[in-house]
Amino acid sequence: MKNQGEDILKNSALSVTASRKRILEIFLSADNALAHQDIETKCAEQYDRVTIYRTLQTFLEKGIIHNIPSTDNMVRYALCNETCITSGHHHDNHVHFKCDNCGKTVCLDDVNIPAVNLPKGYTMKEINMVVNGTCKSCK
Amino acid sequence: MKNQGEDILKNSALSVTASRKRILEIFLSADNALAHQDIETKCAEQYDRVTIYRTLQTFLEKGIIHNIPSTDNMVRYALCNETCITSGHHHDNHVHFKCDNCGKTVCLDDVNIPAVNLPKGYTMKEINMVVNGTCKSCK
DNA sequence: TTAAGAATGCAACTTTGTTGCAAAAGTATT
DNA sequence: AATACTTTTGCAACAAAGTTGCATTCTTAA
Repeated sequence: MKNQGEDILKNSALSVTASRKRILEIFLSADNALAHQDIETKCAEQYDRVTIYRTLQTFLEKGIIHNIPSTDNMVRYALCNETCITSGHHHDNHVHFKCDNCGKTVCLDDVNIPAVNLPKGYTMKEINMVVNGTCKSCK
Repeated sequence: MKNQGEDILKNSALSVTASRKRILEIFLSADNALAHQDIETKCAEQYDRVTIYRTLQTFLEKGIIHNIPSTDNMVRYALCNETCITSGHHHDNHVHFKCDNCGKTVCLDDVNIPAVNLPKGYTMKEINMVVNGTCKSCK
């Protein structure tokens, strides 16, 4: 594969543009989830802020990335792995971990979210789990 | 108890002020979690926006309320129940539910977050679980 | 009642997110 | 490879959200 980003775009039926390729590159080379701001600092001189907002929105809709909730008003995004992407309907059912020390948020791809029993009358569609603590690099 | 809000403030060693009492009242009479904005619309004419920010911050620090992560850049807050408040170190280990239909976020006080095994090297301090779907009023 | 400390309101500001529209780039077709 | 069509981008202007410093007001405890 000479350009992984381009493949991802084509698989999602998106036109291949410089900014989209660049943003995918940033995700591909990141080892943690990224907030809008992280991406902006990495390419604000090349691409407009508005373009970044719209690109992230598009990637979300196409299931290329998923978002990770947080209590700090900084929604973060991470690339979906193959399972997420190929399965038409997107659902990532792995646990996310945010390190209180280094601040990085990562996908724990191997840790599945355990089942929960909801009270009568509630129907589950999506489930999200975020753990805080100390990551293996900071312990 | 003639004024529950006042009691809460005294128990947390906070001075009793009109705005704090009012904001607590709003939480006490709400049946769902509230975002900053929700509170602002309910009392912006009485109290300054900045006061609301600072009050929520204070309540969080004292463990009077806890915050609920989200993917929509709207962190919501809910009153802690007795267990949360009395146990010096705050940790709420119940599941939160956000209804895709009515938009309300509620604490499922009776549903405990199940245990998860983290990979080697990770230490857990807090855990958060948010389920999306349809609530019992909207089914 | 008063002095000390804490909380509030205001103003000014920064950051974050949104929208409409014209220009530029990408795609498909011939 | 040139074209016509569609999509994406950048810009400008705005709206909303959040922060900070400081003077004034309110709480508390003696």
